[in-house]
Amino acid sequence: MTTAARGGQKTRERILDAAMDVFAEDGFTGATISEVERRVGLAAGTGSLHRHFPSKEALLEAAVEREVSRCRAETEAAREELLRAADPVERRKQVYEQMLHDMRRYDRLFRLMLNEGDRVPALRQAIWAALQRPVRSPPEERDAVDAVAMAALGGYHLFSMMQGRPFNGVGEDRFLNTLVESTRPRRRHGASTARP
Amino acid sequence: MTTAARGGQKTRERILDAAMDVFAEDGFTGATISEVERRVGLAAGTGSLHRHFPSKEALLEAAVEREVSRCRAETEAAREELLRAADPVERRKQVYEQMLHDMRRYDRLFRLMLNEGDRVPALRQAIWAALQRPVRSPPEERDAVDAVAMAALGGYHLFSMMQGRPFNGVGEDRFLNTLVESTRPRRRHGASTARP
DNA sequence: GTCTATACCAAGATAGAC
DNA sequence: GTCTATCTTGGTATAGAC
Repeated sequence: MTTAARGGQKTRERILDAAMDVFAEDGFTGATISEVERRVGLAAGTGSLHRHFPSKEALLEAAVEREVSRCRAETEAAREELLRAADPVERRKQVYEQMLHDMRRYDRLFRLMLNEGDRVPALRQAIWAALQRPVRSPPEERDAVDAVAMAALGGYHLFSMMQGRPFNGVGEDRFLNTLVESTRPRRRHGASTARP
Repeated sequence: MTTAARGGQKTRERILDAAMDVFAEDGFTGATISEVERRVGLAAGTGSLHRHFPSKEALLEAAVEREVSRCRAETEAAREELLRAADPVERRKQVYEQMLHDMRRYDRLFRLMLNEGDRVPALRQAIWAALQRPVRSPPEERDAVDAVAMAALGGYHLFSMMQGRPFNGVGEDRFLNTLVESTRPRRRHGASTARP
């Protein structure tokens, strides 16, 4: 059992974690290997990191791949729980809540997808698959309503991050309740229905 | 009238425009002055740009300031138009439409605010002020609904950019109609009202 | 107002000692 | 696995010729 088996993997993991942070903060071009080394505790400027990853591109790829795997596994696990809720309204709220928490938990992936989506082609597809809504309440023409809900959750997450507090002072629970209420099916009414 | 009065301003404007692109694409740390020079048609690597702006920070500041001024002027001009629409539902749709178009038109500011908001403190405040909803339909407790609408518009814009097509295939008009319909006040119903 | 030349520095990456 | 040393490249910035 070499030293690689002891601390080696551990350092690798710490590198990947720090790399996700730096890439998410500064983007690919803005991120520097030296900064990653610094955060991990390695001497910056030396090629210490290159013993683990041959290049900056390889580092990004590995960091993203690990994070996507985590994300996918976690969301799929939570998915089974969600399907148990019988009441459709309650279930929708739980689904929205779950999506919002996923976005928060995997904010680094989220931002990377936003800013570096072109650089890592597999990234977008993977994250969309992971974040995709697990259930569509009625299997009808609710796709526009679903889009509104998902967009609202994404916007709420990002805007809250930007403001450094719940977006416009509207807390998570109230936001979710309002969203659930807004996207609840309703009887037809006047001229303006959803589909023109 | 020196040469500065002829082509000088013009070059300056082109620099600011290219700078907005580069900053929005690569972030502040990732952006390079050389790249801006390249796009403007100046020799890259030489300090040609420094005759116009003393430093990278100054360049960012100037570019942002000009763009924010434009944004503010334009949105305020459109605001007066919006208030004319009498029908509250129609007016809300127009307001949403306007906000979505503002986000698109000033996407570079939008992304900069998203990623570099900490670096330019005045940036966030200025953009929020410009994008802020000009009318709140009933002056009551609709702030949660407003937050949902604004978040939905922001999310729709960003997600559409990410997917490179209307988000999840839902076109702008259908999205707006659905959003207007969703955020239309409705009579109280069962247990789950907006405010817990 | 733009270029050449240049100083200075930081980054990505490699080779090799420990 | 980590460090020292080193190479190469490219960026920020300044001084000065045209």
